[in-house]
Amino acid sequence: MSDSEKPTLLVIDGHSLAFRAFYALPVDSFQNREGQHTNAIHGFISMMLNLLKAEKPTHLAVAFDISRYSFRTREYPEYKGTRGETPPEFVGQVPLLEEALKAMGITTISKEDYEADDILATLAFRGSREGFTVYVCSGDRDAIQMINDDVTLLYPNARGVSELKRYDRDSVFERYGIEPHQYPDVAALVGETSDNLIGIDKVGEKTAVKWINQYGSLSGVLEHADEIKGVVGEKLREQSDRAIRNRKLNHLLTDVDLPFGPADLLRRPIDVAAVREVFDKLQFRTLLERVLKIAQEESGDTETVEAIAAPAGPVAPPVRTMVDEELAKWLGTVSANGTAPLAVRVESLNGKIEGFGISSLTESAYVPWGAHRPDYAALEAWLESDAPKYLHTAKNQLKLLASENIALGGIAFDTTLAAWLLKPSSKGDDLASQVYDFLGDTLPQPDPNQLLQEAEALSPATEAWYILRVSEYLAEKLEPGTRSVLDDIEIPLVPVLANMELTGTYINRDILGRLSTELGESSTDLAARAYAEIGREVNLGSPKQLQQVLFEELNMPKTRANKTGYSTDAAALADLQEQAPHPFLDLLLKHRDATKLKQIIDTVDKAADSSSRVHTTYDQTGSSTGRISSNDPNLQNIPIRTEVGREIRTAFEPSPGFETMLTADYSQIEMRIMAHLSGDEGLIEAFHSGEDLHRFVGARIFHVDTADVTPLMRTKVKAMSYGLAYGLSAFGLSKQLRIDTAEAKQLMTDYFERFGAVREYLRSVVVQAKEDGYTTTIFGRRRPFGDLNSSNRVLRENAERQALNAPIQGSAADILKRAMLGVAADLEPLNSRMLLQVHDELVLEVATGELDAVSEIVRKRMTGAAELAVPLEVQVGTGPNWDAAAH
DNA sequence: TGGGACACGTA
DNA sequence: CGTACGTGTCCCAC
Repeated sequence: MSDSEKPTLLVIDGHSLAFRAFYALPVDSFQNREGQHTNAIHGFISMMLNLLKAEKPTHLAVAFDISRYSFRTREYPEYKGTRGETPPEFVGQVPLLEEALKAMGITTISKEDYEADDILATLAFRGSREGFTVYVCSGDRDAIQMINDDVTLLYPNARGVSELKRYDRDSVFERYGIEPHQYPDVAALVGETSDNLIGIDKVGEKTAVKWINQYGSLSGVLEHADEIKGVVGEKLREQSDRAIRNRKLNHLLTDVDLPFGPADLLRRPIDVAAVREVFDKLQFRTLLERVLKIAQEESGDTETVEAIAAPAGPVAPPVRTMVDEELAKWLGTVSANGTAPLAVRVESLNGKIEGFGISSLTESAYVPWGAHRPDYAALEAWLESDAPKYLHTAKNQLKLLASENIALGGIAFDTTLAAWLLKPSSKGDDLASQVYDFLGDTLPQPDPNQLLQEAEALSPATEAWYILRVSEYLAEKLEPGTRSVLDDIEIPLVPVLANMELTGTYINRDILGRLSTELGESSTDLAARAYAEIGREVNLGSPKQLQQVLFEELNMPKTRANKTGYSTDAAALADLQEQAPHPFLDLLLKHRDATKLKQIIDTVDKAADSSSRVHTTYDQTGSSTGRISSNDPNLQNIPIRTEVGREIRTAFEPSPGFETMLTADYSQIEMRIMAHLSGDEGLIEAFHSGEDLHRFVGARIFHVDTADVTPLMRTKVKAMSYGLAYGLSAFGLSKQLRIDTAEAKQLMTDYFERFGAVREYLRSVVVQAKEDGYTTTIFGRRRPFGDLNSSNRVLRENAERQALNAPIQGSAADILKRAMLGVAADLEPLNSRMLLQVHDELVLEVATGELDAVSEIVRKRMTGAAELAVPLEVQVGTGPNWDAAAH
């Protein structure tokens, strides 16, 4: 039989190759929509497809280990003992890989008590005898022993699995200077670190190869051990039992009783439908195409394969363009009671509405909205009605409609918010990404660099249809708790936030202009004086240049290291000022302060519209905890801590015609939530006592009367209390309070002595999160965590702190959101309005004559936003500007 | 022009 | 070796 007629058998060590792939490909870049990691599966299948193409095996099998225990570990428990914990991100991928292989018609084999390599060796041995050309693919060097004239080893190189090195008899000889069957003898002498097999001391590869060549085999070497001179000879004689043990363990069995022989491994046809299902789940698009191509080539039946491979999903209905009466009539039918919900997509260009797409699952309509629109009363009425509408990024759509004086009503679903609630670490993503991620369809994307678009843009009507389908997918995924957060909090909040953004906040630009000028002059002056101190001009805004000045020219002691050298942040400069006082440091800090404030002022000022109103944009999906963020400009980080900083807030005034500003903030909401969630009796009592919290806690911890709590005691207690919710360590506490770690530790011990339930609670949050994979707020908002069981300590401990904080910060966010809904509802008949939300604070402007009513509304709605084991306390203040109102 | 790193403002 | 954010600047890579 000539070689070309011989059948070809390919056997692969599934575990070792998948593991190589796992480390070769970035784990974060390969995840499906469920968050399942897929990098090892992807790498493995990609490698295997390459092999199928290159070697064209007629027979194929993949062997897997069942566990890390085998007859070898029973014989020698330390075997492979140095291997660390298998990363959890890898573990879950193996069953999915097996599933994918099964769909591809590939036999997988594993056997209790044996390693995959024994299975490989058995198959290679039998294949060689039964007339096969055999390829063994394994990442284990012991596989070298299988090589003979019929058996070739494919071994992954350091770069992962994309390239496999071929080892046959010749290349083994070239590389090691021995025959393949002698390799285990060499390895037994040298040892194998990765298997935790220690070899003979002082014996490396060169020595071992020399001996084996001289005496033929390990037993030959041991027989002649007496003849070997020097220290190595001595070691060999002393430690020969090691070599004997190693040789026993690295011998691969060639007689394992298997359910399949080589001839049984004839490749079966690819089950195209099954492959599509598995690969869809894994979201492997290119790999799917590669497999399908192979399936077509092998079956020669292109049509059937394509038909089965085509996405089985529904097809978008044709788009009908409608206006006037036809539109009115259609809307009447399609939005009647009992019919399916409709999705709406507003088409816009440069902030102006161009048209609407409206879709049920079976019909799609496009409504142009140009200069010519004789009769859209029915459309407008429907948009403003409570008729349920599904949208993508409802807030933006609502704002677009507001520009045409249409008040969108009936928001029933928002795919952006729903997707974010399921995966709050991501943004909700644009529609095309959602369609791709959740449905697997690729929408034509306009290329902003292309003047003439290649792909015709999708009709808004079809986009609307996709919104419905994405909604169906997401609605399915939302468990009841998350669904209630969506329905009862996030969706109702959409119009509230939209109104706050549209309203904007009036700012007194004269004040900002004056402050900016003052700070500009001040920073110029400070810079000049700083230059004088060091005898030259530097860019004070460049950390790099500052490092040069401080650590090279002024030879100051090194501060905390960062990626680019040593830190020059405020804390580091304060330390330097203590250790090596220099007037430059103080001037630099003051200059930073002045330029930072000026920067904030100028940013706010530039954002003002022609009526001196600043319209921030709230990002409802901006955080992982449930908070909203503010941007363009960010009005949630306007300074308050310093005198000059606060002056900025004096520029935030009531709009012309309004009476006063009103601020309302929760006092210690996070500590109250901790008291509630932990059920700690001491903490609950503190909040019922009416005493200042930190004073109360301080008295308990330091065993003094509340009256005798000193300011220093109170500061320490306050830092401790606040730090709790962030997972603060004794080290961090000591650093913040500038006390030694022993004292910080003692403080924590004393704290938990009196408020033990708090510690218990914080612990239980992490334990529960590890078990469930997510945390939950009081109102059912979930935050998933992937790293809580990570083998990487830094990742794991970061995740633990985040998990411990999430229910607290998240519940606080929920509570203020609920309060906003209540306030917005009650303000409906009034003219006063909500302007800003700053995590635990609301800022409103009060219309003339409404102060008492508004104060009452805000107080009632905020304190009543949640029923906790402790009262929610709200501080309400009023004044001619934001700063004054805060007192 | 884009993006990482740094610094710093808020709760 | 404390959670959650956004923005401006510098500076280097493309």
